Amino acid sequence: MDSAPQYRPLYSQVYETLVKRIAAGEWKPGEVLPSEQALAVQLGVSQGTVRKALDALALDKVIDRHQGKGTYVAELTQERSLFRFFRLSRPDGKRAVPTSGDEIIKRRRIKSFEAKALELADDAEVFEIVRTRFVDEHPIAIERIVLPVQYYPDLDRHSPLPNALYALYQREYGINIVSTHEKLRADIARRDDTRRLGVPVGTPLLQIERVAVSMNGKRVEWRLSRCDTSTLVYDVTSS
Amino acid sequence: MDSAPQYRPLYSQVYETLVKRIAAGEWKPGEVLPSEQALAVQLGVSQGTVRKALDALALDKVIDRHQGKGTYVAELTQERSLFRFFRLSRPDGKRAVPTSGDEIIKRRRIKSFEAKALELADDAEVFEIVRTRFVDEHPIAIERIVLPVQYYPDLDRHSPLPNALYALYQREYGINIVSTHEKLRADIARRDDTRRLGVPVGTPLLQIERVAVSMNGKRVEWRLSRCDTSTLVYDVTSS
DNA sequence: GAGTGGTCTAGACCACGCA
DNA sequence: GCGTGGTCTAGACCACTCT
Repeated sequence: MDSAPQYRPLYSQVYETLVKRIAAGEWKPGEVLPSEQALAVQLGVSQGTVRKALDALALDKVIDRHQGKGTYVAELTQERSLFRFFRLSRPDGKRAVPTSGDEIIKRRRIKSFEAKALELADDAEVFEIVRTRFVDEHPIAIERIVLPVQYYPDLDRHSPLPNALYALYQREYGINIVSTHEKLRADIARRDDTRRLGVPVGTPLLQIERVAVSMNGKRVEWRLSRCDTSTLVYDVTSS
Repeated sequence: MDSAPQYRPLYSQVYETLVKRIAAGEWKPGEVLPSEQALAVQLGVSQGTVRKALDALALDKVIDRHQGKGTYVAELTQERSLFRFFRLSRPDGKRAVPTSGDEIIKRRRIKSFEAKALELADDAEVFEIVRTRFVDEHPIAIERIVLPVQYYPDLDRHSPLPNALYALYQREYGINIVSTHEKLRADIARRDDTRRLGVPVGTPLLQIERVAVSMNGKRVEWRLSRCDTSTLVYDVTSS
């Protein structure tokens, strides 16, 4: 007989309970959670068990812990985490902070490859955003972003969209991006690239296809970025 | 007055002690460490403190822990970690396993930009390895690897080098690569690329500049890879 | 069954932030 | 000085592996 996992540590059940309660809005981003001791009493487990769950949540960047102050629900609106998934930086390693412009938002039916990437039905509706990204006033990337209407109703009302979309998702739709999966390849600029990026046809571009996953495990964004890497590089640090 | 860190948790001192002893070869890759209890007695701390240090070491992939068996020094020779830092995969997500060929090893003086990247003196000696990388018999990347002679004496004696260099570093030189920092950009194939990769001049290539860091924090490898991403993509998953 | 790592508890004390 | 998270300890029991 095929068997189920069966055994679940207590702290991992606490973890899940807290994720659900945060996702449900019981504590909003930036708000402070009850103390370890209070949670322990409330949940009927020891403080050590709560601590282990909170440690795991902090590792997953769902919460921020500060000795002497308390435990806070992570907000993506903080400078350091705002562009957590923006990996383009200057060759010397200094972080580049992007701005946006020339935004176009359309509502249309999903394309089949997008539906596959987002694990959605073939007849879903999506918003498609196309915008140019700038660093130091120079255009460095074109982004095409696809967002399921079902997750982001009335998104077009927020146009022009803010620079940091993930903070918007969190604030307006309660969607917390916790991880991304990207596929990179090199390509060359075509005519539609050259208009927005101001580079000649044939310029090498770094193309990044990204799927973003929310706290509850759903794929909530697909985006394709085409970047001019003549002045910026894409940084990957891994261990 | 400017102050030093001052306070160091016990478990972090245990962590460092264990790293040093592993690096010194007291326990070799694949060997089992003493039990938590034994280490606790030996180091004069409680089992919980040893556990916290071991948990951190496991997170940093220095050791592998197996319930019921014991704690083992990580070996990079295991399939799953062998190509831990090789991120090219097929578009469907299946991992690609590379092979190597056409290797050339030279010994020369370090170039100044390499010395800067590796934090070495300008007059250091290095080995330069150039090789072609294949997936499914197709050439997909050119690698130029620079290794300081001081860390890898007589490296050329091991020619032809094995497919998985990091396992060689570990086995022959006691150097454990624990993290890498990479800078990616798009470029265009030049004549010397076309010969090894069999692509026409002008083909877009993904260029990856990597610095690898060993367990003791030293930069022990610099490499430049130029990859044909027409059939493979570079994968980045982050959270 | 013996031995290992994994979980859970309870309690003490420490470092930090803030009022 | 109080409350918070962070460290450290000691001990019990559980799940897993191997003999």
